[in-house]
Amino acid sequence: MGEDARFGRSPRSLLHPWGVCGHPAHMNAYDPSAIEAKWQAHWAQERTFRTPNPGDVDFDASKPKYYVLDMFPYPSGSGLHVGHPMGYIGSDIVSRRKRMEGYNVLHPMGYDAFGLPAEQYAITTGRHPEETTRENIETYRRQLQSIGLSYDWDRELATCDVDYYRWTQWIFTRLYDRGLAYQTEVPVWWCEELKTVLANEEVIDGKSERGGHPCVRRPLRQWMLKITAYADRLIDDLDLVDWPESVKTMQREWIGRSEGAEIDFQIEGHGGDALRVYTTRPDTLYGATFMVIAPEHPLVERIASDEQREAVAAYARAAAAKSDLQRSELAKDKTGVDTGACAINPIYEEGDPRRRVPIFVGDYVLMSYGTGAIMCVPGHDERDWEFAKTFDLPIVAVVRAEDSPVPPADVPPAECRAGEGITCNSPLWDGLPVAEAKARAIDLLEARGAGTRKVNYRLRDWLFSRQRYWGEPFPVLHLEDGRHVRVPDEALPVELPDMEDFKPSEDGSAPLARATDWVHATEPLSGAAALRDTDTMPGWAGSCWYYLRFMDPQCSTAPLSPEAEDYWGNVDLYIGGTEHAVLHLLYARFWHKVLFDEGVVKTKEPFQRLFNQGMLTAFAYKDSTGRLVSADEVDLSGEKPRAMTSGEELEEVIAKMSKSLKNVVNPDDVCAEYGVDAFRLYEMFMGPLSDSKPWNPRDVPGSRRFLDRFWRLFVDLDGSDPLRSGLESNEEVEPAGEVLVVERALNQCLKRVDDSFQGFKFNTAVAGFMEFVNVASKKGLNGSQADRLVRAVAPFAPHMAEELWSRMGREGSVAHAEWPAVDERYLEADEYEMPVQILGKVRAKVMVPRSASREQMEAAALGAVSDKLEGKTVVKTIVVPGRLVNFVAK
RNA sequence: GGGGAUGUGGCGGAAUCGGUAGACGCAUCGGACUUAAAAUCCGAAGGCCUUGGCCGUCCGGGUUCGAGUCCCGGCAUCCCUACCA
Repeated sequence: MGEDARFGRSPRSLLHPWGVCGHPAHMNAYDPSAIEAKWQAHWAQERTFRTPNPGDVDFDASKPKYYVLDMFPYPSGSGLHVGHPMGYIGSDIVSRRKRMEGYNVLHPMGYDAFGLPAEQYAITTGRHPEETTRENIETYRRQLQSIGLSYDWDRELATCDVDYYRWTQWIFTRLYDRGLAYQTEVPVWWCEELKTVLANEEVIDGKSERGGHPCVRRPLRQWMLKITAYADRLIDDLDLVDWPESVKTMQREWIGRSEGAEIDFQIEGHGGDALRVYTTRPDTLYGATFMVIAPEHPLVERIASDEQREAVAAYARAAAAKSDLQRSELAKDKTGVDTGACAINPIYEEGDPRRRVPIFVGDYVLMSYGTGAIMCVPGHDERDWEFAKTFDLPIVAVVRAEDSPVPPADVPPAECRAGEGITCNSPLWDGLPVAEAKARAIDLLEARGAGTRKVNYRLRDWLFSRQRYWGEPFPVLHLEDGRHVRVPDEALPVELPDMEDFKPSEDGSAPLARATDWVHATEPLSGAAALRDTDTMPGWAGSCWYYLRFMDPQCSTAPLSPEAEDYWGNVDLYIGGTEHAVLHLLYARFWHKVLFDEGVVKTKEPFQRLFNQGMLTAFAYKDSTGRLVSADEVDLSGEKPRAMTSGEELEEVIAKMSKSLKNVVNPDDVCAEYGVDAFRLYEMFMGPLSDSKPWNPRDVPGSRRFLDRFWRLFVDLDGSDPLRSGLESNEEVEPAGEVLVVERALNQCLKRVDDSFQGFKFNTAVAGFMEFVNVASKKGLNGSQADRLVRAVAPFAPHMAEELWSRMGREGSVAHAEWPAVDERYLEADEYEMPVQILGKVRAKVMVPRSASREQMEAAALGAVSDKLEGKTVVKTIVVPGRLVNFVAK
């Protein structure tokens, strides 16, 4: 321990006169907090990022448009963590560059503010969701603004604003008018513990997402949206859109279109009763040796034989107690019971013993897909194979591999053969490949009236109602005679009534049902008494069309004006996480297509290009007992992380940032310590935007150090001038000598920055800036170079760029300056270090002119490795112009 | 079980068409400045062996003058999905 121990930590600053008052060491030092506050206030006051709309006096229709949208956040009580702004910073960089390139950039932000978490939070704290939501929005806005994101704040919206959800309701009425919204009795998740109905997405493995309480299915009358009517368009139009292939695949699979046939099997001894099945393999009809129907199938009770009736009923009861998920949990174990009934396979002639097939009830068949009954071809379907093996049922091979002999029909095959092949043991289409046999089989069945071509979808209609308070009320009135009508446009919005007690009811009925004054209404057209619908829309509703409202957020006559829609079109770039790959994006596309049919929009797809940012992870720390240690109680100063309190060495694990892992990092803290620009830069420097990567607090100071060096290029810390001399003028001069070296470095930097936008690899842009600053720190830079550098860095570190721009005496915001162009002439030096290889291995390096001919390159190379070629014969010489020379020598 | 993504130093990552692997940064080490420290600046550094080599981009094959990059086979990790007939 040295002398300084006497001073301790805090009195040390007394030695420095400027340390006493807490000001930076020099007036000229880089002081991010001062700069950032100054420019954020300036942007707000000048409305720098306001985007004029068609019709505004300052709107310039000659400029091309570019619409960059972030997936807006759900304003939770805990505020933003450093993962959220990752995509926002990326989209901000794109927006700022596009603006500098002369585009009218639409870059808005809002809040997905209706929904269950807010309501749940309100219930646990005893406060009204309106109040807590507004508070959370304040926090989010403050945090977003503090990051210097260039949103047009005049367009800010929240889905719970009356002026917004009025139009959500308006769109619902259009769905209603088109017959796309209907009510029906469907089983919904009920959680006894929470006394409430839960949405599918809130139930995981039969337990509530919050609290892990068991849930059961209950039938309830619900609003449904007929998204299945748009299934084909939702698949086909994926071709129009520039999205990651993985997301398109997920959507296609979610919709799950399949082509096949519905086939009727008469039931023996039941007169007209037929069992209708759906199959994608009508070509295997000759191999159908039994049937399985879902336990909920309406025919179950009727067809069961007397001997089997009790067993079948018991099985159906047991299945009802299980959820879909519980049923599939033990994926491989097939269960079922023989109903005792027999069906007639319509492909076999009368008198053929193979005509009669037994009917089983089994829960691997789902009532909710197809017809709830299947024909089973154990020879060519894995699941049927397992069932047949379990119950010792006959198996017939009716498809063979192309190069194998026809298997005998009376000997069960050794293994199941799903997929392609050549049909066999199938008299009416024997020898045809599977695809042709399918078509043939369907034609024959149709001719006989025993079946028909049919397309099925895995996608189900969208369960669109919640028995909850915090959502958009349905603009629907129920009349005394049982009919319902939608509320006319003039009577919109149907405002959510203010309720003291908004908790869900014990019996699962909607909280709005208790707002009796609100519920009792009159039908505007007839004046008849009516009751308001008391369900509310799910959280997804508001996010289905917010991107449209941003185009014209104040419009009071329509969701958006035709003029605004005409100009802005659709979203050019949509950035967000993969978690919305299916639901949100599918629902929004569905609504967009309805609005297209309605004439409200002229584009077929809402989001032209989609980009998914990667997930931000973080280190979490565990002690020897496996207990999690909060990240702010970990001492990282040494080589190994240690607990601050005990000094114990800790294990470091990488995990998603979450409260439960105690590894959440708040952007406010990072910005306060290192500055906003350093925070932005670090987030981009970590790696490609699409990659998942861990937040490493130890790396953040590096970005700040870079900004300090950048600043010092422009500002002399020891002087008092706002700018180093010679940097005010941006006059172009012919570069020579050292200036030429810097000019080349600058153009290489600008090129890298340009290229980094391809694929959102802003990490390489930051590296490019760092390399240039390293060069310029040694060799200096002139006014013209300084000018271009500041403009190029503006999208990345906008506050510092504005400050330097103003110190250079430029008029207006750098945000509206011109994006600096790369001058190709300076991209390459006259000479370069050429590697010389022998047998593909680098053996020497030699300086050659960039423009050297093949002969010159070869001669220079030969000179460099002549000693190493002694005693060897050069068999071949490969010369790659501008690259290298390789001698193949033996 | 199915689908997708990823795999490069101690760490995050770079490498446009197959052409010098490890840019840039972090951490580390050394030096300068300092009474000292911090900060800053300068420099070193993939691994192994005696200068010169050898080995190195998850593993095993292949194509090529030349492979992180292309082809075949395998392993690991992460994400999504779950009997859809």
